[in-house]
Amino acid sequence: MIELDDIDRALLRALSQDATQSAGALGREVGLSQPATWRRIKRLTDNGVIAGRRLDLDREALGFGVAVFLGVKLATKGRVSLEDFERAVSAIPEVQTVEHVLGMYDYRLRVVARDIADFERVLRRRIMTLPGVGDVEANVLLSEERRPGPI
Amino acid sequence: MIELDDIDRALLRALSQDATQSAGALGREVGLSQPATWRRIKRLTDNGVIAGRRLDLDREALGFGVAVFLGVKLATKGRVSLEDFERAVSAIPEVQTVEHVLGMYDYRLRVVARDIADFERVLRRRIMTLPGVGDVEANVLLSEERRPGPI
DNA sequence: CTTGAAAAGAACTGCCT
DNA sequence: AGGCAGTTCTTTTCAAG
Repeated sequence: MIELDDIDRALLRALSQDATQSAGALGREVGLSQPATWRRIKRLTDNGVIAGRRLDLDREALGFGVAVFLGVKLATKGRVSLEDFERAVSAIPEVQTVEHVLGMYDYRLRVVARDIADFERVLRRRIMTLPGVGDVEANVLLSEERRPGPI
Repeated sequence: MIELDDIDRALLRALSQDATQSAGALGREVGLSQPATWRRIKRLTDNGVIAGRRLDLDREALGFGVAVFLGVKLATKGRVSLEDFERAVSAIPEVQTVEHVLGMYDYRLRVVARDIADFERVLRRRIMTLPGVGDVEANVLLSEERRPGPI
C-alpha cells in the first residue's frame, strides 16, 4: 500500500473529476509548480495508484437509452462452470461490466440496450442461454451518481 | 441521437481503453492524419458523445481492499424520502456510486472500505442509519471485468 | 521543494483539395 | 469530409538555488 499526503489526495480528487487538466493548472490549484505537480502525477502513475485514463461515454447520446443490472445465480458452480460462464458472457457486446460477487448472487452484470424491446431480445437470446444460468434478477437504471470516493 | 461511422467507433473503442493516446497515434491506427483524427475527437466531445476523461484509480493500491454492492429497499418511498435518502447517502465518502433503480431494490450502492472490519463500521454507523432505509442486501466484490460495450 | 530554460511532442488553426 | 503546413501549448527533462 502506498502512502499519500494531502497534496496527492487533492491531485487525485481533481483528476478523478476531469483527467484533461494540465499539470500547470493543477499545480496552481494546489499551490505547487508545474514540474513538482508533474513529478507527483508521474510517481502516482508509476506506483500503480493511477491505473489509467478512460473515456466517459454518454450512453444516451450513443443511442443506448436503457441500462439494466442483472443479478445472476448459477445452477452449477464448479470451477469449470465459472470459467465457462465468464467466457460466454464476455462475448456479449451489450454487457459492460461483469462482477463476480459473493452473496445472494454469483454474478452482477451491467447490460445496456437501445430500448426495452432491444433489452428483451438480449435477455432472452443472450443472457438466458448462458451456460449454467439459474435465477436472474433485474433492476432497471433510472439515474446514477458517481462520487469521488474516500481518496 | 448522433450518427457515427466506423472510424468514429474505432476511435471511441481505442480511447475507451486508454484515453492518453495522442491524435497522431490514433490516426495512424485508423488510417487518418493527425488533424482529421483530432477534429473527429473534438466533434465527438462537442456532441456530448465523449462526456469526459476520468482517472482510473487502483482501489487496492489506495488501501481499500473491500468493495461491496448494497441493494437498498426504502421503507417509505415518497418524493421527499427519495431526496432525503440521496442527500444523506451523498455525504458518505465510502459510497462510490449511487444508482436509483427500478425492481427488487430502490437503490444500489457501491461501497468501498479498507477491510471487512472497516466495512462493518460503515454499514452499521452510516448505511443502516440512513433516512428511510428498509431491507439491505450485500454482495462482496471478488473480481470485476469492464468491457468496451456495444459502441 | 523552487525557478528558468530548452527540446520534443501534442494540440490547435488556416488554407487548400 | 480529408491533407499539409505552421503556430501555440503542454509535456518532459535538465541545471542551478
